[in-house]
Amino acid sequence: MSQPQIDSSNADRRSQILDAALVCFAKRGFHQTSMHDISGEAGISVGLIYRYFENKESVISAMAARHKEEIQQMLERARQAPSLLESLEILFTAHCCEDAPQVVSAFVVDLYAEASRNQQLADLVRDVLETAMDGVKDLIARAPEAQGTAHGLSPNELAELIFAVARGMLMLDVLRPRGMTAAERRARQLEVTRRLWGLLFKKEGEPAYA
Amino acid sequence: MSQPQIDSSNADRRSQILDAALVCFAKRGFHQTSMHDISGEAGISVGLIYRYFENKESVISAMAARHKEEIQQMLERARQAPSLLESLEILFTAHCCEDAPQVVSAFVVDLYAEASRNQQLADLVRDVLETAMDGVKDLIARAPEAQGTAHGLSPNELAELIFAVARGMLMLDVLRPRGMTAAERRARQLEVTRRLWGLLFKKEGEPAYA
DNA sequence: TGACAATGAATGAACGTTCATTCATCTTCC
DNA sequence: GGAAGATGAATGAACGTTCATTCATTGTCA
Repeated sequence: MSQPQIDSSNADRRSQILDAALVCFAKRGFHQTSMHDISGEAGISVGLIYRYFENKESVISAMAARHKEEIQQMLERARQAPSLLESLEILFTAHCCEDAPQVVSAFVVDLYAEASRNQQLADLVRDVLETAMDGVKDLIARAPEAQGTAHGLSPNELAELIFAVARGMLMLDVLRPRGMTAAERRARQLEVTRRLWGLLFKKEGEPAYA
Repeated sequence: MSQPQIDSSNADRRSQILDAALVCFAKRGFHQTSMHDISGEAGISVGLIYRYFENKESVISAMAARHKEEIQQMLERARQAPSLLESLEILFTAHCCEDAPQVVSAFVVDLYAEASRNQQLADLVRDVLETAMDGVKDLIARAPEAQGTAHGLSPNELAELIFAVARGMLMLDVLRPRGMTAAERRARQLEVTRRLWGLLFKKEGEPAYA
């Protein structure tokens, strides 16, 4: 009972709290972040968090839900890209935000770690993944570049490979030196993206080096 | 001061404690696992853990170190496999241990999550990764199957792709339904392994479906 | 308009609990 | 006897959560 409502008047405060939580979670992880850490980062009192979220668990859930929305927006951008390669580039560099490199990667890896113990979270993450994969499958099915280049692989099989590489690169991102800039991370991601694209979609007749 | 020594008399107890810690960590994660949880799982007292490990942090480090050894053993097995495909199959199914499916995956994802905040751990994980990649690069360079099939990609670039897919599949494993058996997980892994192998190493002349 | 009442967002000290760590004590084995 | 192995109650710090209290804002009425 008494779960705080989400309406437009609440939305700003909730966002403010979630923004702060993202920074803290990326810095310390879910369970090493205290509610005092979040309130400090957000510049508000501890008690106020409980006016907007039932408990710490529901802050984590809300972060996951917001992540879902962000993935959907990223997918929309990918859909509007003029070529399949550019769609993939968006998919592979979505987490390289300029202001806070590594924050998103660290959060997502933590999210998967948490999902391995929290069924509800696992369902949400799986749902996000399936939605995103459906979107990419569709992109592949419609892309003229992908016609006759798929090595006998279905759009589904191709999407599975693409997402495996994307997740794997995200995991690698958390190991990168702390000083590495967003631009450098982006460059590494693009390199692998193009390599994968060449492998999956380049016409067989084309030369290996072009 | 007073860091417990590691010698043969200690080794068994240490292993016992680490075995218990692995189960607990996979079940609850590093920071939700208490020292009492570990002692309970190991069937010993709390205090005894501190005879063999300086503190909780060093239990985590020791687990990471043991993970490094296990990866090296896996690599050795992969090296002895009769074909490149079989080497990759070993690489991709190493975590599918019969007795405790998902335990290893959950632990490794947690390890990466932790590495994103712990520089020392990140260095160790990066080192493991580089060693393993060097091994696979070498396997590729020596494999007759890989000659003339690499699509212009170097062994290093191929290894990067292979490890990205492997990490990505490991991440996916933690999302799989809890009831999924080790055999089923293994089957999914093998499916992707063969798909990737076909993509990277199958002769261009060969038919897509074989 | 101005005095007063009502509201509810915001605060932060306090509470009960959990946890990592310590250490006095007991057991084992030579 | 005594050295090393093992125990688990005790400790104190840190945590999530609660709630009495404050106070700027809004509504009411003469």
